[in-house]
Order: sequence, then structure tokens, then C-alpha cells
Amino acid sequence: MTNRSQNRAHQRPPAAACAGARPATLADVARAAGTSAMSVSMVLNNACTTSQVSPRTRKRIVAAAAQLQYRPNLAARALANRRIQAIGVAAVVEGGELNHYFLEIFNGIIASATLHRQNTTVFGLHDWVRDSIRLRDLCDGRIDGMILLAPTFGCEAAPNLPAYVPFVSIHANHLFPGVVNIESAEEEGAYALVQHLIAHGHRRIMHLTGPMGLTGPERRIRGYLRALADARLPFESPFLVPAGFTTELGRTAMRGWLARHAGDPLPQAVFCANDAVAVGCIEAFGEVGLRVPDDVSVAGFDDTLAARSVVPQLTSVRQPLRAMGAKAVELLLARIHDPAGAREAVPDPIVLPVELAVRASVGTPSRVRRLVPSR
Amino acid sequence: MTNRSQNRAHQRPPAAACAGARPATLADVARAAGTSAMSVSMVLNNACTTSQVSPRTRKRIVAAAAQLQYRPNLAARALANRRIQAIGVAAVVEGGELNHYFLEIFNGIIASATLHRQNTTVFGLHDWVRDSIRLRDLCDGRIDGMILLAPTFGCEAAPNLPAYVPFVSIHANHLFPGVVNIESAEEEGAYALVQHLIAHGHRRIMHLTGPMGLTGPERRIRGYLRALADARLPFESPFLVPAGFTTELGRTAMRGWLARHAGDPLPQAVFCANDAVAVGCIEAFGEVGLRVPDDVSVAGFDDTLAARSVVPQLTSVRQPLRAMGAKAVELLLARIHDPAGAREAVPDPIVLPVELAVRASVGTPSRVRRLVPSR
DNA sequence: CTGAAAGCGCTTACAG
DNA sequence: CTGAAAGCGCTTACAG
Repeated sequence: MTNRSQNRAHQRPPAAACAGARPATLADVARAAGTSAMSVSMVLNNACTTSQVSPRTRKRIVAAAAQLQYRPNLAARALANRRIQAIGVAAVVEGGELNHYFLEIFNGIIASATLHRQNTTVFGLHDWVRDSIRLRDLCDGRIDGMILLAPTFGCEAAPNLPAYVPFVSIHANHLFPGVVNIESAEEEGAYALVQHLIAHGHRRIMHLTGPMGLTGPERRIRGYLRALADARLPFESPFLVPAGFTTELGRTAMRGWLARHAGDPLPQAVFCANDAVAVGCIEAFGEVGLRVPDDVSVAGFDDTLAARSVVPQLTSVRQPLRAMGAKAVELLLARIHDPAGAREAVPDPIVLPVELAVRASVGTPSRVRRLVPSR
Repeated sequence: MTNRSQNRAHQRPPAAACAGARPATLADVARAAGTSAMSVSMVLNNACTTSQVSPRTRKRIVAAAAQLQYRPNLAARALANRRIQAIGVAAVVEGGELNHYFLEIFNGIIASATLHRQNTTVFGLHDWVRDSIRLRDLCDGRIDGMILLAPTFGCEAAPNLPAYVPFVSIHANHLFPGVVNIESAEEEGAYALVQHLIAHGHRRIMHLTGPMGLTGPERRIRGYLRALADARLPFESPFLVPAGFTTELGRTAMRGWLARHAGDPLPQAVFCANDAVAVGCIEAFGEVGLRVPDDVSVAGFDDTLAARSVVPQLTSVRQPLRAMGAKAVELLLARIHDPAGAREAVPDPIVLPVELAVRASVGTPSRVRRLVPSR
């Protein structure tokens, strides 16, 4: 008995079905079945080389494997196969946390990955540009491919991605050569949402924007402007208010606007860059006694869990985040299996449709309201 | 040139810093530096065997490794070291999604794991008991240890965990021999919360419970009952309402109660089993025109993102979910590094303190309200 | 100071 | 039908 297995023997009080202190290897199974490791490997993998194994031997092998609770060692298998059956997911951890947006997409990724028997490894980055090297260092055999969640490299700082690992991005801010990007029809979604507000009779429609310089927020602004123009509503620049992508920033932006515009006519409806911002916006209105949707309508974007966790629930634009995650996994696996072929078959970027999620936070316009300056 | 590297050469249009179509190996670096693989391994790992390497050789090795963008292959390393530098996180995917509770704990796990340079692999299970075998099959070298998130095996169905992989659980429903469980002071939290409601003047306090048969919900009920008793408030059984752990179930439970008890005095405050339930509860009140906190106070539990994403924000019991995730990683790593030793040093279960998160959803009691039956 | 060699546990041509 | 052998890319005693 080696020193190693002695240590292991002490690891835990003898469990019920503890078949041994050390996992069984192929050689162990071969020995128990009175055959060679090769035959065991063939049988257990249903491999279909020229070689065949007799039913008798096969039966003995299966029995021995079950008896020893044999599980092929993943590291050894990965080394021999040059595939580790795992995909990576890289996302930026903002303010120490992965957010709702991540959670939704990740749910799609993990469902699809599990279906395809792939492991999913999550990498939390601090900053896309600064962690570009880490991204590259992660390509050391621990994953077969990687999904980049909303990467925001500028054109000037293209990521240094190795050529021998396939990448797929979701909501990338820029397109990278060789990396398929999965997007959604954000401009159309924003357009439809604002049109919806207009159909409810709203005329003075504010937009709290996302962070500037990013593709997503810009598309939402374009949809907003186009919907106003098509409805022949005037664009009023005080109604285009920079916010960000968090509840905090939404609250601050709306609060600030109310303070600066005391006495001015309030917006009848606010289209927010995402659901989190909408929540902050509703809070800011609440602070000055305005109720949603009675006094003012508010709408979000993304339709994350947050949209359904607010009272009233948010009218929002449903991005197919789960589907986007699942799609990313499928594209990635196609490339992993056929690095040369899968490339041309796919349009780049892939754009998935969005749809309006109509809920309670949008009502009909109330009479013109203003905040009394003294308040 | 082998067939394999030919394929790889076509994988992507020539990238800027593409150092080669195939990742460099230790042998490649050794060749470039004019030395042996062993010396390269020693230098790159700062290994401290008896062996030494001269500064000149060392310099050549470092230069060659950088030039070739050498990254040690993880699978090969894992095979040689019997450690793959990864931990697993197993959680049940309910209704196709990982929830807020998962997200919070996972944020703690990934932060700590990243700090310790460990990969984090997420396994989505459908059912603890049915997937018990899958859990075992995952222990095939792909992870060095595993964290079980809120496992709910009954005593009758103890999981079949292999002895050679360490496990740590968080909020386990039962304790397993050899698995440290990390908990939080849920009963005390519930007690403090109800005490808080009482201090605000509430007397008729309802509790919407979590799923029956689980430790967490039971502890919350005990805290609730004890707080009532200590304040010499009568326990009224219609005020102990079974719900569940989702917004849906919270809404349904509250709605149902209101329908069944039309004309009865309403609760002044509702203590909900978690934040999601509280959101559902607020919605149900909203449907019959009752406002929170003006007409009725509502409090949650857990203090997940949901608690801060509702308007009004929820008074809740803050569970240190992030800290629990981080703690789990640390305990697990201690066991991985010292399977024999780390065991006794640690109390089991570990109980972390909770604290009250006071927000806007709890106010002072309004006069006695009843719903008109006709409504 | 340096390197040849064995071994980690698999897979896969290849030769009986 | 069956198995000995080489190889995947590392690490680590061990012998110069």
C-alpha cells in the first residue's frame, strides 16, 4: 500500500457504498475482467475501430466496471483526446457581482451545455481590456472553446485570442475576425416599445440611456428617436437623459432630472435603457410621490427577472437571453467539432428577434403634471 | 506537418499575435532554449527540489517560453499532479432556472475561487435524489472538490458520495458524515424580524411559509412563533399560511387567503419566507388595492437582489450568502490540500450570523382593515 | 548544475 | 477477436 492510498483511507469514515479509497483505473477493470485495458476502453466507449470484442468478454468488462464503480479519468482522457468536454464563459464582474443579465444568459448556456454533456466553467473578469491576457492564458486545455459575454473591447484593443480555441461572443461591442457574434434586434425592440407608449397616448416620452459608447445603448437610442420621428413627435433633448445600466444610476439620473426641472412639465412615460434602470426610475418617482403607472408610465428593456420582481411588473422588451446562451453553446460546439467547416455556414452577426412584454407599468397618460419647485 | 496541424492552420484568418497554429509544449520550449523539458518545468513552476538551474539557463528558458507564448497544458498537468485546480458547484435548476439565491452564493464562490486561482464548474441538477448518481459520476478527475448548494436529500436517501473527493454543503437539509455544512442563523433572523415588526406596533402578523419539510422554512417558522410568544401575542393559525419559495407561490397563497377570508380583519404585517414570496405577496395586495407599506407591511428573507429591486424596497433578513459561498470555497480548498487534517479543526455545522436589513416595506400599522366580501 | 527515464490514466493505430 | 506499444504533455525522483 502506498503512502498516498493510506492517506486517502483516512479521508472519510467508511461510507456505505465506498468501493475503494482510490478511484478504479482502466487497468484495474482490465485486471478484474481478465482482459486488456484496450478492450475495456473499446467496450466502454462504444468505439468502432476495426476491432471487435466478443460478447462474453464484453459482459465481463461491463460487470467489472460496474462492480468497481469505474469512471474514466477526465484529465487522462482529455490529454489523449485533446478535448476536455468543457466550455468557458467569460463575463465581467461589475462591482463584485454577476448580474441578472448574466444569470439569464447563463441559464441558457448551462441548460444547453448539460444537454450536450459539456462542463461549463465560469471566468469572472474585472475588465475586458486589462484581462485580455488572462483570457488568452485560460486557453491552456482547460476548455475546448469560450463564450464571451458582452465583451467591450474597443477597436483599438482587439483581444489577443489564440487561434486554436474557438470563440463565440454575445452582444459584443465590436466584431472580431473569426468570432461569431450573437445579437438581438435591439433597435427594433426600442422602436416597438416607444411605439407602444405612443399608442397608449403618451406624447412626452423620456429615455434614460445606458452607458455611452456601447453598441446596445446606442441602438436603443436610435429606436427611440426613430419611433418619435415616425409618429411626428418632436424630439426634446432634455428628455434624453444619460443614466447607465444599474438601479443606482437610474435612480440618480431621474432624481437629478426632477431636481433640475422642478416646475417643468413631467414626462408622461419613461423608456429606460434596461430593467434595473427602470427600477431606479420608479424609486425616484416614488420619492416625490409619483405613482407608476397612475401618474407616470415606466418601461424597461431586457425582461430579466427584475422586470417580474417589481411591483408593478415592468413592461419591457424581451430579449431572448436564454436562447442566445443556448445558441452560443451550439455554435461553439459546431466549431469545436469542425474547426474548418463550421465557419462559413453561419451568418455573422446572428441577430435574434425581440418581443414586447406588456405588463402593468405602462398606463394611459394622466393630465400634465409638474413638480412644485419647493418640494 | 501532420494532418492535425494542417487542419488547425485553417482555423482562423491569420491573427495578429498568432504565435503558431498549435500551442507550444514543454518540449518546444526546451528545444528553443537548448535545454531539457525538466529544467523548463522546474523554472516555470518555481519548483524547489534539490535541483537548481543556472541563471543563464533560466534566462534562456523564460525568454523562450515568452516568445512561444507557452502555457502548460492543464490536462497533462492535472494528470501528473492528480489535481485539476477546479471546484464544482452543484445546484438544482428549478423550473429551468438558477435563481437569485444561487446567483448571490455563486458570486461569493467565484470571487473566492478566482482569488485562489481555481476554476469553477457549475453543474445544474434536476433533482437531488434522482441525480445522486450523476453527482458521483462527476467525480472523475474533473474537479478536486464539490460544493453542494442547498441539497435536500432525505435521511433515507443519503447521497452516494465518493470518499476521494471532498464535499462541502451550504444550507443542507440534512447533515452527512464527513461533509461540513455551512448554515446561517435563520431562526434568530426570523425572530429578530418579527420582533422588528412588533416594535413597529404590528400585532396581527402573518407568516407565508416556505416549502414544508425543509429545514430552512421550519427554522423561520420557529423564529416567528417564538417572537410572538415572547411578546405575549397570541398565535392565530389562519395567519400561518403555506406558500413556497417563488413569487408565483407567494402571490397565489396571498390571493387565496384574501379570497377565503373576505370580510375578516387583514394582517397588519406579513413576514414572508423569502424575498420572492414577498414580491408575490405585494402583488396580491396590489390587486385588491392595498398599498405597501401604507395599508400593510411586508417583509422578506434572504436579502437577495430581489429585495432591492422592488418598489418599495424590502425589509428583509440579510443572509451572508456571498460570505457563505466564499467560506465554502476556503473549507473545500483546505480539505483538498490536507484531506486528513482539515477535518477535525472545523466545527460542523458552521453557522454564520444574519442581520436585519431595514427598508421601506415595513411601516406602522394602519387602522383595522377588511376586504369587502363583494370585491 | 543538468538530463534521461518513468509514470499519471487514457486512446488508437497496428500487429498478431 | 485480442493485446502489446506508443503517445498525449506534464512532473518528479534519481543518477550523473
